[in-house]
Amino acid sequence: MEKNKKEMIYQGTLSLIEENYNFSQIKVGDIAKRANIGKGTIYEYFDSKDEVISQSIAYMIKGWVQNLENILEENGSFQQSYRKILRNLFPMMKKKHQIFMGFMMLSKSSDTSVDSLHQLMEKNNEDIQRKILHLYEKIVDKSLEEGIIKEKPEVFDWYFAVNSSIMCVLIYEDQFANQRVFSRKAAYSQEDIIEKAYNIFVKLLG
Amino acid sequence: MEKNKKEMIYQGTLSLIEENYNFSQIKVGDIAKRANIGKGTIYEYFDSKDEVISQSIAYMIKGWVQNLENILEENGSFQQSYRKILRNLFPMMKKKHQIFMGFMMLSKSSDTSVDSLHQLMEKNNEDIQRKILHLYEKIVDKSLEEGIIKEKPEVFDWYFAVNSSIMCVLIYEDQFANQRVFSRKAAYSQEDIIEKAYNIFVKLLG
Amino acid sequence: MEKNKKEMIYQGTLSLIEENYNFSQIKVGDIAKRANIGKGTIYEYFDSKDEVISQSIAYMIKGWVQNLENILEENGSFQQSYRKILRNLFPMMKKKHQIFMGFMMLSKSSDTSVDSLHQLMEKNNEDIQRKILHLYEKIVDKSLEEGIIKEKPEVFDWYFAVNSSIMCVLIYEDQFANQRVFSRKAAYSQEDIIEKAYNIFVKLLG
Amino acid sequence: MEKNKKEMIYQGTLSLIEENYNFSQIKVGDIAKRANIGKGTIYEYFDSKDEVISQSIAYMIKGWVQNLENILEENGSFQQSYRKILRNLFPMMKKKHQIFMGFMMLSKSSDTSVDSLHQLMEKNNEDIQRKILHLYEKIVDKSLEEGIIKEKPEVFDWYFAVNSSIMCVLIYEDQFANQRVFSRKAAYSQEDIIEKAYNIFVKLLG
DNA sequence: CATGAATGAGACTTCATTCAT
DNA sequence: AATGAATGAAGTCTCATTCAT
Repeated sequence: MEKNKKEMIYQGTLSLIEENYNFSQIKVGDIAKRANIGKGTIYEYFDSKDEVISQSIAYMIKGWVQNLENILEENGSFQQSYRKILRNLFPMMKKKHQIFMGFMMLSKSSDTSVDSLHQLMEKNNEDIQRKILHLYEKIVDKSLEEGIIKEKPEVFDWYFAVNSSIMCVLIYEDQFANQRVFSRKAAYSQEDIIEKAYNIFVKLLG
Repeated sequence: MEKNKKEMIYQGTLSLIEENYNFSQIKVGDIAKRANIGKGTIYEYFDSKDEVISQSIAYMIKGWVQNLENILEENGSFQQSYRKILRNLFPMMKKKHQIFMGFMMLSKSSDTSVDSLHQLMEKNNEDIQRKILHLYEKIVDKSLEEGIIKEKPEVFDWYFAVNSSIMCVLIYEDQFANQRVFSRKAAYSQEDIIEKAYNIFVKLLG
Repeated sequence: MEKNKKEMIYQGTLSLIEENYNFSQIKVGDIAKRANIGKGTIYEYFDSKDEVISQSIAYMIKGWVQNLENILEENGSFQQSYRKILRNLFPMMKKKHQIFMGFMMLSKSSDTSVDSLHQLMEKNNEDIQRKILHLYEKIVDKSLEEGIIKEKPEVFDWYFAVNSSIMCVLIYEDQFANQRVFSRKAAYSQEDIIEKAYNIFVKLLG
Repeated sequence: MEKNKKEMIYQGTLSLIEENYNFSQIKVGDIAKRANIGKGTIYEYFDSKDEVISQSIAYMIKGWVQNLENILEENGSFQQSYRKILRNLFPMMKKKHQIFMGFMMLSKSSDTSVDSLHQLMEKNNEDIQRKILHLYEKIVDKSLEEGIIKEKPEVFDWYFAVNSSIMCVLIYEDQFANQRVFSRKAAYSQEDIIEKAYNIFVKLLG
């Protein structure tokens, strides 16, 4: 039952985050309402509002990363797997691109304005970022096994290559798909971008 | 005199941001203290705290971008100019890497938790991001003139290439120089990284 | 319990008003202190300070008017009832003569300087003023039943007659009993004034 | 010149009051703007904002009362003069009925929410109220001279009679002409009301 | 004399957290 | 275990007043 309540609180918090509430706008009362529980109950499971938020985000990200790792475990060639991973980035972007981009770049938490949230995230961040690094390494290793790349370079280099490849998708979504600065949407289909991103990986490591 | 006061407020705000205060932690009173003026004076020049912060950040970023553009105007080959630009990223990173990375990626504002700050930044963001795009294009054009790259590709492609190259420096600084996730600092000197970053630009566009 | 807290807030507010605090002088903190509750609690029951004040006044006036109407329902002749009503005006005047006079004259709220208080009072005013008009009509109707007056005139005329009669008491109290402008207190007993006021009613309508 | 500036300040303040700004809403800056002078200049002529407002109101009321007294000095019968006085109440009501009614009733200042305004008004009030009493007495004396009334009663009685007569006009304007509580405007012309008011004077003193 | 930029005391209001039920 | 009424610390912003020019 305890696990159930925590889960409900996570869901409530994430539903607010996904609706683009900024962290400091989120009230404990809102979370309680979303989770269909009393405000006081939250404090039975978390020490503070900041704990709730930082752990909720960690919960979300870990789910995402796990998702992507599962894809690698499935049968199929590297090319298929990696393309599927890239394809799966799109729906994640929709949910909360800033947080997502921030984490995928292993950036310090992308939004750290809430008072002590910053420090709390630091701890969670390390854990999350290690998981992401692990995912990246698995990607690289699989491509090695299949001979897509010849040789495993230094950690920084392979990390940077995967990161750039993924950034290709994220940046396109963030900038072009939303027609933000660039005056008109570059006419690429989703599969075009995945193609580009895949090629960048190969170009940088091949 | 008015310009002077605004300037003082900017400096005060930025000094707080540079000390890693999170935006929502910054109090109007703190800014006033740093600027050596009365609290009320701030409201003579800005409509709200959020205005102060968002405009201060815009002021900082515009200064940075201007700085980098000036380097391009100086005499010297593309290689010299671009390496100098990359070299200049290091001190900027020191100041406030999250904000800086966020903007250089043209990401939506990297930290938008403060209530209406989000909306205020949106307007400033567009302006800033246009400036950054302009800088990137200038870089690409100069490399074209000198024949470093043969042909100017689509906007997304050249934007992505410059961005990746710059990210190389930023990520190294953010992750490795601070020994964050990667257990030990990859043994690269600053000039090594600049070399890497330069090569990425050439590799992706050459 | 909720009713209880609101009641406490009303009492606290009215105790301040009765001590001749002007509305804009009253601080939320003062009200809380008087009501023996926390400042924040007030905002659980009211939306703003102005709401507190305007509703407190409405609460007070409605109580007064109800009081007077109850007197009419009691057994006894018109003369007895009406004199009792007039007699009951004295203690009310003591409490807050300006507010009381203002309302009994159906004047727009007598003190409306507090920012949005004005608008809030307008709504309450209409309700209160309707109640007062109702009281006045009941007075007139009872005097008709007993043949004290022969005929019910136009609404303005009977309204004005009752108003004048009541004003007689109020003005005496306001001016003479407090020796304000008139250099020495006119030597009338309370019962003398009631006699005068009663006669004015008869003179104007009889 | 000094007189001129004070005059300008009065005019500025009154223009704000006439536009139904509540006293506590009026800012010193607004007054300065209306008077076309600097904010600081106001403090050359008045000690505080409250002084400005209370003296401005006193200035307005004294003007009104003087006006009415002048009418009595003109040639013509009592009936003509008094009706003219009553007729002149209408435009005054338009300007600021609450203040006007308050003063004509010799009520303590009708709006006393501004902090120390209350005490300041007290001093001015006495002066104004003495002037009003003087006006009332002149009215009564003129009616005596012409034999409209036979005998001068006690001060309270003649004061109350004139007051009621004037109230007749004011209340009609305040309530009926603005269709406030009374559902439809009683169908009286302005001259009808003046007739009523005149008759009340005669009825109560004749 | 006149000004208006600068000031800072002080008020309202919010909201995370507590705790009696 | 669960609640939500109560709390009060703390922050933003206003505006009367001052004073250097």
